[in-house]
Parts: sequence; C-alpha cells; structure tokens
Amino acid sequence: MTAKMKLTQLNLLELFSDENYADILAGFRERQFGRKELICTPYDGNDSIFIVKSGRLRVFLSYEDREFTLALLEQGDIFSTHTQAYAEALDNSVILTGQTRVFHSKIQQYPQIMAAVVKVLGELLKNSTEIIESLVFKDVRQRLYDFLHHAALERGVAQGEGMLVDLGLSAEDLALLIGTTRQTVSTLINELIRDGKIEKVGRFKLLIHDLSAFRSEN
Amino acid sequence: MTAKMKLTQLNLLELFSDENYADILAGFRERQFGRKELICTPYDGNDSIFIVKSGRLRVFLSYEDREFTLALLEQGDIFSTHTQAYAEALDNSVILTGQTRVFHSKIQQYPQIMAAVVKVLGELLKNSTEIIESLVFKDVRQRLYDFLHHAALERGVAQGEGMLVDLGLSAEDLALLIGTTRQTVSTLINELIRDGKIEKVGRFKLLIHDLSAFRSEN
DNA sequence: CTCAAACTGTCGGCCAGCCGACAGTTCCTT
DNA sequence: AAGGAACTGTCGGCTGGCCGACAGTTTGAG
Repeated sequence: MTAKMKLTQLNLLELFSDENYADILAGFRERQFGRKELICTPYDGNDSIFIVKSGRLRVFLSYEDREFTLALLEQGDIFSTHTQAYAEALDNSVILTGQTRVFHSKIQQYPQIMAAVVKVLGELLKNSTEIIESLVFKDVRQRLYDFLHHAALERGVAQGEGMLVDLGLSAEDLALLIGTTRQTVSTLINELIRDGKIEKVGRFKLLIHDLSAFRSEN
Repeated sequence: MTAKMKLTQLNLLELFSDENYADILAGFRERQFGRKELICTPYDGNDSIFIVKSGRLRVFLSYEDREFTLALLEQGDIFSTHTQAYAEALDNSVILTGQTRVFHSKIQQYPQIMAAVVKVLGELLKNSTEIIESLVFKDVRQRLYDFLHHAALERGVAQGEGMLVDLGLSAEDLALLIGTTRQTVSTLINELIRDGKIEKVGRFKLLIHDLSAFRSEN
C-alpha cells in the first residue's frame, strides 16, 4: 500500500544485458555515488535514464525543508528524471546513466523492450496510486503496519516462529517513506514491541513474530 | 498541484479521428451514461480503455466509505482501467470503450500513436506525483488555493477586474478533489469571500478578483 | 579508546481539521 | 405551487499527530 521497497518486478538490467540488446546500453556511462550523495534534482536540465547496477537509491520529493520518499531502488531498477523528483544514494552505489532522447530512439527498434518500458510506466503509476490511497485513507499507524507487512513478505526470511526483516532503515528513513515524523515512528514501533508483536534484532533489523497481525483488508 | 480538471493536453479523440487512424477506433463501442452512473470499478474483470466523447467523468479511489477524486475527465481525455480506480459520470456522458488487449496490438503498428500513449502515461504519472506532493506538503487551505488558481488559469474567462470560473462542482465535489471535507471547503470559501478575494456568481461559479493572491511559490 | 555524530525514546503542549448536528437556502419534479 | 432533494453555512467538541526539547544509547573514524 505505501511505498514499496522494490519498484518493479522486471529486472531491466538482466533484460538489457542479454547480448541481443547490448547496444542499448552502449551509450550509457557508469557512475559511482557515495552515501547521501545527490544523483539528480528536478532542475537538472536534460532528461536522463538511470539504471541501478548496485547499491540502493532513494527517490524523493522535497518542498521547503520537508521531504517524502517515493521509492527505494535496488539493483536492476530503473527510473527517469522527468518525474519531477530528487534521487540520492542510500548506500554506496553504481549507476548506469544515459540520455532519455538517445535511449528512446533506440528502444523503438525493439518492440519487446518498448512493451517492457510501457509496463514499467504502468507499474510506476500503480505505485503512485497506492501511495495516494494510503495517504488519503489511512492513518500513520496503518501506513506503518502496511509497510512492515509488505517489507516482510518481500524481503523477510523465516526465522523460528516469525520473519526476520533487514530494513536497513532508521526511524527517520521510515518516517520519510510513510509520511510522518521520526518520533511517531519510534513511538509506534515501541508500542509493537511492548505488545510482543515484534522485537529488535540488531541495528535496523526487526523480527516480526506474527505477521498476520499486520494484515490489512484490501 | 492538486488534481487538475483536465488530464492531458493531447486530445486523443482528435488524433484518432484522423482518417489514417480510423481503424484504431473500429472495435470501440459507444455507450451512454447518466449522472452518477458508475462506468467502471477496479473489480471489472477485463481491462478496458475509455475515451470521453462528451460529458464529464470523475475518476476516484474508494476505501471503506470514503472517496478521493484523482481526476476529472472531459472530451478527448482517455483512461484505462488498470489503474485500480472507479469512474463515474458527473454529467450525462458518451464514452467510447474498447478492450486494452485489442487496442494494444493495433497501436503497435503506428509508432506515432505509441509515442502518444507513452506521453499520456508520463503525464498521468506526473499528475499523480503532483497529487502526492500536495497531500504531503500542503495544508488544506493551500490545496484549495492551488486548485482554484489552476482552475482559473485553465478555464477561467476574464471578466472586468477578475476571472470568472465555472467549476461546475459543489463544495462536496471540491472536498473530494483536494482531500478534505465539505464543511472545511465551505468555511474556507466563505473566508475568501469575506476577505473580498472572490465572490459567488450563481451556482458553482466563482468570480476571482485577484488571481495573484492565490499564487503559490513553486 | 575516545569523542563526535548519528540514532533512539519519551513527554507535553498545541492545533488543523474531522465529525456530528442542525438550520437555512436553492433547485428540480410533477 | 408544493414538497422533497440537494446543497450550504456554522458551531463546538475532540483527537491524531506535529513539534521542540532533552536525555540516553550506539556506532564508527582516527
């Protein structure tokens, strides 16, 4: 419901590295970014395409001195600058970048790729719609529960009774993802711990005892 | 910033009715809808494409007994069901509807059309992002001001000192567009009237005296 | 090992905006 | 012309969650 960890099912990196499509990536340049480094802003003139080769990015909106995270990107995820947003590296990352214009004309020759691109756009759109839904209809508690539920299903590993989820995110990071404050996240998480629903397992890792407690009717 | 009245710049209806593209619309069926009639829900099995021939639609999300309007569609606007939303007629409307599958295979033959579709998707995405931005960063007052400002620029007609805007929307409708309640909209509008910024001119019409008062820094 | 930086936990004050209630108005149907 | 439906205006109570403050803890660099 809320912003997902992984943006798209399709791993474009794999798709493109197929030898048949090698020349699509030909014009791309590889770049390194360190933690907290800005990769692009809405004001960066010409449109670019980014493909995450390794590491983790955060795509976010910013207004006055506030921020909101739209998505976290990992290996194989793609995004393009013309969705008026910022992107920064969460961890050290390697990114392939190319110009939208060039990319655009190249993919026209490959209908399959074109279809994939349309599909990615569709998923992005669906993702945004889900964010809107969660912001409009759900309170902060529910948004947090949804997020944890999602994360557990997506990247949790079974451990004894429960699921161990390595979020790799601080309370602050979580807050930016679900549209609230660091303090509120901290309070809600501790409430869950006191209720025996989850427990902390080292930095940025949670053990969720009973995942079904987080289920929300959809 | 908030949901716009008009969804896309491109008038696809015009584009398609060019004789060269006539056969794209061949498989489409024309249907009539009366005010408040539901055109589709997220549970309507197979994906369809809709093109508005006349009238006005409202695309909205619904959760439990609440709603949020994503967009208002008018003549020439297009949308597809696979963005998990409802659509209903606001006025009596005529819609062209077709199956996504069929449409999809047809447009592949026309690169220009394909490009147009990608463009529409892009605009939709941008639109959603703007909605998210307004929901996360702005309070209800600012969202309302932004909406009025937008509407005035888009469909207002100069009248004396100000701009006359025929919204064709009740306070309730406005509330659903900006994510608030009927009462709050009513209060804010009357506050504006008392401050001499706007005045009511018959049903659902506003005369905005000083448009610049609504400007928000972007 | 040390110290600063980053992160966490908790509390109390505060307020935007939701909600229910109800009276008043305007519009539409017949 | 009348009556109901749809719409508007306003008020007061209530609360989710923001915000600042501050103390405590963990981490990592040198």
